[in-house]
Amino acid sequence: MIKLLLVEDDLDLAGNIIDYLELEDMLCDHASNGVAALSLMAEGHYQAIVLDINLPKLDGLQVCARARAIGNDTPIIMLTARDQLSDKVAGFEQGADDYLVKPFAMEELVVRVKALAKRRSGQHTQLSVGPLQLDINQKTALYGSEPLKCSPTAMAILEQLMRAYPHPVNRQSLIASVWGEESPDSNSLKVHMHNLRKALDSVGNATVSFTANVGFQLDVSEEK
Amino acid sequence: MIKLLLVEDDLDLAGNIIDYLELEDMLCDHASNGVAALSLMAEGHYQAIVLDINLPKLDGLQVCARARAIGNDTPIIMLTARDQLSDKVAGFEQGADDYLVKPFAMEELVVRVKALAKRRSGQHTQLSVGPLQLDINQKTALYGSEPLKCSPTAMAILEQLMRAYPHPVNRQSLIASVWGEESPDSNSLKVHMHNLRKALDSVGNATVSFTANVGFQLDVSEEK
DNA sequence: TTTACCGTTAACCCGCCCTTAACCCTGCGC
DNA sequence: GCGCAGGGTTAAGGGCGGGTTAACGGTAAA
Repeated sequence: MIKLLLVEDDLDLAGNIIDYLELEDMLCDHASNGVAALSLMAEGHYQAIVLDINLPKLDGLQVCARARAIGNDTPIIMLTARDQLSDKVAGFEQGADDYLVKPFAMEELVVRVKALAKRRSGQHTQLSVGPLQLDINQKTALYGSEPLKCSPTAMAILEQLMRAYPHPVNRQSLIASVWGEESPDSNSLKVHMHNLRKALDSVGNATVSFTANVGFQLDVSEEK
Repeated sequence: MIKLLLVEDDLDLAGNIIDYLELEDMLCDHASNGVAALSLMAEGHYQAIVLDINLPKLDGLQVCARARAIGNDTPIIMLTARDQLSDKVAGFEQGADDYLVKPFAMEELVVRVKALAKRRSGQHTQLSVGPLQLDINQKTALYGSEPLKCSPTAMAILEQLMRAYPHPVNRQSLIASVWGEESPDSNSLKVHMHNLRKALDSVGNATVSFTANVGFQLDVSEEK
């Protein structure tokens, strides 16, 4: 769920944008002037900001500059009716990340917002297989809504299994992708695999099966 | 968001001023006599004070003098119906920063308040996360209305955590943004983090949690 | 000069996690 | 039936790193 701030003084347009973005599953706060925008930015933590340049009280360029000055580096998309190069330059100089000229297609706004929000949050770091979900950035795994308690190594193994799903991963490449060149001398994989299985057992019915001469494979039973 | 104190015994006028200032996105506390004004000044941390001279109990000049005497240097704008040079002089002698003669245009009050608040605090440097508030210029932190007693370094750490909220901050970038290039050789972060946590504990239920391989994260419980 | 505060450092505790080793169990070939 | 190979299981050891505390030195205010 992307959470963003729309700063737009044209209430009709703002309403349209909000409606559209909500269809795209984005949560949208709204400010209609620059001052309000700044205080919302200080409070809410947005993944992106859509900022009109023509605003009462404090125009978009100033808002942008002010935000950057106090260390807020949330991605900002500027909106304006003017298609002047100098405007674009000014916008980017104040620290904007993107620029959109009115009138624009809603689809384009959506695409750009998603691109920016994604870039900021470290791009697509969610893996999911059935009810299993893994966030690589936060190093957290979920089974449904239940957190999966397991060590970093176990999670690395799980990541490989989920990437390969539904195919098996052979032992060699599993070791290679978890440990790199330096694989431990002994039977670490066995132990970590055991821990991972215990963790999976305790939280739901996902298992790791082994087939000789083939490798390990993630199994997620169909019924929840 | 500018937070200021209005001291005015004429309730009609006070209401008008408050309404107008709120449109300008300023938060406005109100006192109708000098004694109340002084106790509010001692508690809340205002960025400016609008102070009528004619007040019951303690007149504006006395309030101003008293405030300065106890070391409060919040910018003060005096309001009065009299347009006498001697009054102005007296006001400035007591430590006022500006002077406005009734009747005045609301716009003028707004401009002057903003100018003073800005001069004093540099510019908008408020961070807030839930009940936590941090003024970077004044180097003060509040939990609700309770001041958070902590050292400059602890506050710098808190600032980073609040900027990142609700995301975690990894150890490296935390050290980098607090100390810059020259990080201390030893475990200063641990100690400062400890102090920050103690300070947060003593004042409300905000905590800093740590997750291995991820980093530190500010937690603010939902209920106030 | 004294006091208080602050940042740094060091020493120690403790928990988590990786590794290792020892042992169990199963399947397969001799 | 026996031995071996290889995965499965369990427990012990040790290291890394955060948490806690106290002491030291410097600096600014009283």
